[in-house]
Amino acid sequence: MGRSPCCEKAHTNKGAWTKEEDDRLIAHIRAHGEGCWRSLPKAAGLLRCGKSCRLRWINYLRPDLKRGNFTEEEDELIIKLHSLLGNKWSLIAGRLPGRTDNEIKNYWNTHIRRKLMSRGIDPATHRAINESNNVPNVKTISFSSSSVTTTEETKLNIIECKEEKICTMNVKDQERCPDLNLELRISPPSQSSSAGQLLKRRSLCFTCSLGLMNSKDCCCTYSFSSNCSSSSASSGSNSTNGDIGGGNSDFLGLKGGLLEFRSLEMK
DNA sequence: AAGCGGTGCAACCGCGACGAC
DNA sequence: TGTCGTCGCGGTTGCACCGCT
Repeated sequence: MGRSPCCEKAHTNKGAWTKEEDDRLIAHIRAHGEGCWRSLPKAAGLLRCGKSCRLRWINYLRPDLKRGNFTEEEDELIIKLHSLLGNKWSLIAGRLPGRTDNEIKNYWNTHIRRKLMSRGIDPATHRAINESNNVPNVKTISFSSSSVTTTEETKLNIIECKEEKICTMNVKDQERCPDLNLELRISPPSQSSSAGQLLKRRSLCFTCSLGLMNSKDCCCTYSFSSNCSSSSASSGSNSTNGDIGGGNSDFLGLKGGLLEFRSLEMK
């Protein structure tokens, strides 16, 4: 079954928006509010598709947008949220007032990835690059807590079945850090990690997994004095937010408690 | 001054989710 | 319950800008 195009492409403009188009869009939304994106272009007298209008409004024209450079605090917050949520840019954006998912996505790809790499952290896994390399052929799925939604559980089950691989959930991890970064590792039994590697991963607290080794917020049992002190660990002194829910801070507004995933859905 | 490569960002595209019928 | 239309998300692309040679 084919999908009908979202708009009549033959009669729509593409590319950069002109000032006049912006003005028309702003005026229309001020008068009628957001929504009905499909019919908006015609109503506003714009030769654009609804999607294009929505994107332009959300990413550029919205009055509550905060333009300008990201602060150091925003940087760290994005990193933490990404380690928790992955590429869920809209959820991350929901925690950064005035920032859009597109903006954060771009910023991640252009700045933060490089920043983490320079710290010796794999931006995809938030683990030390050396450690990531030592665990071949392992799929890591992170989810936030036992309060993970049914949908998320379903997804995990589907993945489990599709991969036809053994899933193991480390219950001890859940007990130690009930609120974050619990991992479902999927790997062939023959490639299960060595005891030493397993110990290292088990003992990696959230703060350290962000590359903030030796931070005051570190609560892991594994010492980084030998392995990680060389990977710009001193940057951990910049950490102000602490670990999620496990420390004294109120990261994500979840003081000391379980992370309620739904609470992140701001939209 | 021109050419070139790297970077940043706005915009597009395809697909999944969801609601209406 | 299934189909269809719309919306929203995440990945990708294209282009302008900038610095270097």
